[in-house]
Amino acid sequence: MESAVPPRTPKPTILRLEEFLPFRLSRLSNTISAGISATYTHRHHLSVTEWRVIAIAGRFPGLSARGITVKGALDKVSVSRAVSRLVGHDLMTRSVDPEDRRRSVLKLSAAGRAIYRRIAPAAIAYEQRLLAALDPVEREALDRALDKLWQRAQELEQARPVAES
Amino acid sequence: MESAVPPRTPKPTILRLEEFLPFRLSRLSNTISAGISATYTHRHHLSVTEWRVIAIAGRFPGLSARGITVKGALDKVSVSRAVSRLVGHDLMTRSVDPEDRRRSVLKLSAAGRAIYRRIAPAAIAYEQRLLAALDPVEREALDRALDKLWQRAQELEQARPVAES
DNA sequence: TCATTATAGTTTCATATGAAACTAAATGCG
DNA sequence: CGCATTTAGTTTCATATGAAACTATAATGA
Repeated sequence: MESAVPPRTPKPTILRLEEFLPFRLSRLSNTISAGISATYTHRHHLSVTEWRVIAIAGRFPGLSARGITVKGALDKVSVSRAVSRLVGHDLMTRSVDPEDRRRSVLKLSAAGRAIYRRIAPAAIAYEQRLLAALDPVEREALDRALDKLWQRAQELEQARPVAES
Repeated sequence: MESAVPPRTPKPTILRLEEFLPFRLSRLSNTISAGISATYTHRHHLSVTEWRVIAIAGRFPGLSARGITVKGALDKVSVSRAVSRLVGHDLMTRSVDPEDRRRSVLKLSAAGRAIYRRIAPAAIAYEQRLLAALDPVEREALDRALDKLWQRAQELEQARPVAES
């Protein structure tokens, strides 16, 4: 009788970076972000975080800083700083929530809304030029795949032990 | 006769961030990167760039710093720094290319290869857990969509004017 | 061959980042 | 109520980042 267990060559486990999903996503995302930010970074002197804060505040006026942090999956420190700068440049207003005086109530000012109205279409146009590479079926498939991955990524994040010595 | 051109309400163009592809990609990519780096950041005191340099050098021994920069879509300054630290920690060797004395020849040391062999499987395992959220058809569709988007993103990058006053 | 230009890699410098500590307000609980 | 705990937001501080300047070598071309 032959050996019951075939001699299992230990897999070389070469990580083919160019096929590795996390790498491809990161590379794609960075390139896209750079492409979009090119449309506002210099024109309006906005950082990526500042632009995101504007986009969220434009869509959900009256949100607190924490609300923006959650909506945008942003860091609370960078949101705090972005809001301060935007308020300083009169692109946003910040008031204290009378219901809960720890919270701020954030809204775009008229100038902020003007910038939002100018940048948002450019961002959407960039997205459209990108998505033009896909037919409707492919878009739908991408959409669903990204949603599923996002859900799974969040689950894996939850599952991760706090400290792994 | 009615007006030939129907009164076109200017589209409100609200940017729905939660459906906006660049945002979703960035959020997903950041979460995934954080999940993977959790497996090596503290255990081996490696930054993300350092880990990427190891991954590339492990896969393509003898590459120059520029080669790593290109393969990894990384910044040359951060590659330079990552390589210096890795060489300093004896995880890499750096020698001068005799063919072109400007170039370095980079290879993992035995210790570097040991770390590579330990981390690469963990990274691949993470990717597998992520991809388990998709069935084979969905994976294939995602693959193709990401490739097409990557190609398009590069085209758009090319097309972008150098400076947009 | 010498002078110009291009390329690989490093250093400098000014800015960005985020963890941890902090302040202030709210909430929970004895 | 009164003390502990939680939460919103800011500040501090140490580190990360990348554009621009720089060094060294190679390639180009008069």
